[in-house]
Amino acid sequence: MGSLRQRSGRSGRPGRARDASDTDARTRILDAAEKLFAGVGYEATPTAEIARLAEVPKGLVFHYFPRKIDVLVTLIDERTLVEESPEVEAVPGDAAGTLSRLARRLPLSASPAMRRILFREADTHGSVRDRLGRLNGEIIRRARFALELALPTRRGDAARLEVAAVTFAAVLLYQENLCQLTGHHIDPDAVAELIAHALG
Amino acid sequence: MGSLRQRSGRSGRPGRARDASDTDARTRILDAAEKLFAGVGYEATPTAEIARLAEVPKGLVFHYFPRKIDVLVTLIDERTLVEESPEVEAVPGDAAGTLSRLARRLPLSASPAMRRILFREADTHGSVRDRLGRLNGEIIRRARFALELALPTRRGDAARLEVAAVTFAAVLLYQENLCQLTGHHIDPDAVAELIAHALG
Amino acid sequence: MGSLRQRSGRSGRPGRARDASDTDARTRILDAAEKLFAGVGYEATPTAEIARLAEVPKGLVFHYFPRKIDVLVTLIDERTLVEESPEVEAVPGDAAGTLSRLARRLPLSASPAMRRILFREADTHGSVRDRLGRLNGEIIRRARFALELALPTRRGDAARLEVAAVTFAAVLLYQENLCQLTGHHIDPDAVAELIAHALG
Amino acid sequence: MGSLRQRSGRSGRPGRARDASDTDARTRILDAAEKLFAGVGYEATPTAEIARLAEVPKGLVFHYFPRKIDVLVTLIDERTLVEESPEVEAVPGDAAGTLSRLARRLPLSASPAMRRILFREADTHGSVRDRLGRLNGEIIRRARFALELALPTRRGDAARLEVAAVTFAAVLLYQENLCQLTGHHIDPDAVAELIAHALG
DNA sequence: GATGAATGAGGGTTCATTCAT
DNA sequence: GATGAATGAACCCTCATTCAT
Repeated sequence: MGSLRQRSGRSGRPGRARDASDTDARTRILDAAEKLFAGVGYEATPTAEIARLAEVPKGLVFHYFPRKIDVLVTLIDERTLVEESPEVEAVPGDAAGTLSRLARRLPLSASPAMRRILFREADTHGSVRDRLGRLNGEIIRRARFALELALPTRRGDAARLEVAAVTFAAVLLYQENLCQLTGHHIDPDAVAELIAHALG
Repeated sequence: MGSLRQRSGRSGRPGRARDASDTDARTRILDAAEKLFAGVGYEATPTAEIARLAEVPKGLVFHYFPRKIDVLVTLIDERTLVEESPEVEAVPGDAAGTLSRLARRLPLSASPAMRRILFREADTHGSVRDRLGRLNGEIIRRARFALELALPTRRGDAARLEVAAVTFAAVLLYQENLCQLTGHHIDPDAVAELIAHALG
Repeated sequence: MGSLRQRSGRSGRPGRARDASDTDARTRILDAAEKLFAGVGYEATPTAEIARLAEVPKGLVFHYFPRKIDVLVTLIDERTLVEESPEVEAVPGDAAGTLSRLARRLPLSASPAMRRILFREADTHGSVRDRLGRLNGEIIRRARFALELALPTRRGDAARLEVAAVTFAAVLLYQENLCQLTGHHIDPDAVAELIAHALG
Repeated sequence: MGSLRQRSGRSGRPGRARDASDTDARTRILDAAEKLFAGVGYEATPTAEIARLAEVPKGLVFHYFPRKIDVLVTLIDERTLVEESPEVEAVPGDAAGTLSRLARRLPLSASPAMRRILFREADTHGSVRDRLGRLNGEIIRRARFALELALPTRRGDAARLEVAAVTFAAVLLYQENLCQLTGHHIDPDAVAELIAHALG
C-alpha cells in the first residue's frame, strides 16, 4: 500500500506498537481509497465504499475530506512524490547502463496502486495531471542529464540527445500505463541499449 | 454492427443538401456521444446530455442502444478501424523515412475525437481495450516489417530490431495519449531518425 | 395453449392447412400474451415482449388492442368461458359421486394457463374479477343443485346444504390457486366424500 | 430483521405524546408501504409514493431498504407472525366448537392490511409465499390436532380426519382471499359444524 | 392495414453531501 | 470530534403509446 507517513498515531498512545486496527482513521481512509481507486477507478468508487473498506463511519470520510475529490488529491499529494533533485548517477561512457539505472529507479515514490491511479485518473483532476506531467518532465530531465554525462563527446547534436531523452521517457511511462492495457511488454534495458547505440 | 455509414439520409429527399438536423437520429446520437465522450469522458456524460446534443428525445437513445455502454461499444466498433492489411510501403535503405511514413499514417481510421476516446476509455470496456491492443500490435508489426525491409542487411540481431519496433510504437501511442496529458510533444520523425541510426 | 377459436384464418386461404406461422396475427398475439401473463404476470409483461414472442411487429399489438389492458380483457373474454347452463348430472343417492364429477369437470372452459391468469390477475381488472366471481357462483350453484338432487331426503336444513356447497366451491377454487402457492394438495374426491357424509 | 417495534421514538422527548410525525422514519415508511401495498398492490406502488405518504424524502426509503422488494420482505418479516406453538384449546366432544375457536383466532398476528398483502403478494416474492405456506400448514396442523382431541373416539380413519383439516384450512384462507375477490362470504362456524358432523 | 421509429413520463436506484446529535 | 440518518438531484433505464409512412 505504499508508505503511509503515519500522522502521529492519533488513536494510539505514542510508543505503542501499531497494528492494522490501530492505524489512524484518516490513514485507513486513504488506504481504502488507494485500493479502490486503483481497482475500479475514482468515478466508480462511492465514498460509502471507501468508508466501509476503511471500517470508519461514512461521515468521517467527509470530516477529513470535505469533497470526494479531496481524497484523490490528497492521495496524489501525500502518496506520490516526484523526486526532482538532480541526483542522477551517470557513468561517463556508459549511456546504456545509465539509462537502465534510471529505468530501474524511476524518480517516483509511489506504490504500484498509486502509479496505477496516477495514470488512470490523469483526466480526473488537474492535480493528478500535473503530477504526471512533472514525472514525465523529471524523467526527461534525468535522461537528458544522464546522456549528457554518459556520452563520451558531444557527438550528435543536442537535438538528437533531446529526442533520445523524450523517447526513453515515453517508453518508461508507456511501460507503466498502456502496457497494462495492451499486454505488450517492453524491456527498458534493451531500449536503453538501443538508444545508447544510436547516440554512441 | 460492422460499418454502417451507408445508412444515408432516411429523412431527406435524395439530392437535398444535408445539414445537421437532416441526418439520421442514430447517427446524430453517435455524433453527440463521440463529441461528449471525447470531451468529458464516458462516465461523466449522462445519456440525457447525449440526447440533448443530438436533439433527439431521451428515450430514442435507448431505442438504438439499450445500454449506455452500447453507445461506446458501437462507437468503437463503427468509428475506429485498425487496418490490419500488411500494406507497408518500405523503402530499402531508408529506415527513417519508412518509419516516418508509418507515423504519418497510423493504421487507424478514426477521427481525432475517436482517437481520444480510444485511449481515454481503454479502462471502461473490454472492447475498447481490445481495439487499442490491436492498434498497438499492428503498429509494432508494421514497424518491424518496415525496418526489416528498409535495413540494408540484417545488421544487428532480430531482437534489437524488435525493440526498435516496440519503442517506436510506444512513441506513437504516447504521442496520442499521454502527450495530451503531460503537454510534452514528440517529433516522430526525429524518433524515426534516431532509431534508424541505432540500427543503421 | 388451449382452444384458440381461430378467427377465420385471416392470413391463409380457406381450406388450406394451418401451421403455426400461418396463424393469424391477432391469435398469435393472444397466444403469446396468454403464455406470458400466466408465467410472469400481466404487470411484468411488456407489450414489446408479447410482440416478440408472437413474432409480430410491436405496432400491430396496438393495432388490435389499443390499450395493453385490452389484451387481458380479450383473453378473459374469449378464452375463459364459465358454463352457466344448468346441466348438472346428479345421481340421486350418490351425493359424493355427484360432487366428484363436478370437481372433475369444472364449469370452466379454459387452458391451465388461462386458469392461472384468472386467479392471478383478479386484482388487475374488474372484468377478470367478475369472471372469477361468476365461476365461483356457478360452482356453488351446481354444487347446491347436485346436492339437492343427490340427497335422498331433505335431511338437514337448506342452510347446511348451502354451507356444503360453498365449502366445496372453496375447495375447488383453492385447489387451483393457493395450492400452487403453498404446495399443499387437496383431493376433491375425498372432500366430496366428507361432505356427502356430513349431509348423509 | 427480526421483530423491531422497540425502535421507539428517536425523535421525541420521553414522555411526550406520540403522533404520526413523531414516529420513526423507518416505521413511517413501513406504515405507508403497508397501506399502499394492501390498497393497490406492490407492483403498482412507486417508492416515491411510499415516501410521500410517509412524509420522508425519497432517498430515505432506500437508506433503510436498499431495494424496493426489501420493504415488502421486511413487512412480512416484521409484521406477520405465524404462531407455531401447539397451543390449541380443544374441547373433547366439541369438534365444531373447537374448529370455530380456531377460526376465530387464526395463528396469525397481522393487521388486516398485512393479511391482504400476505395473500395478494404471494406471487411477488418467495418470502411471502413461504409465510403463507407456513400459515396454511399451521392451520392444518391445528385443525388436525383439534379434531383428534375433540372427537370422542377415533371414528373414521385418519385419512378422513386429514381431509377435514385440509378442507377447513382451505375455507379459512379462502375466506380472507378469494372472498374479497368474488364477494362470496363463508361462515366458518357453519363449516366447522358441517365438518364436525361429517366426522361425528 | 402494417410497421418500427419516436416520445416522454415515470420508475428504481445511487450517491455526494449535510447536519443534528 | 464523530456519527449515521437525512436529503434530493441525477442517473440509467423501461415502457405504454403515438404516428408518419
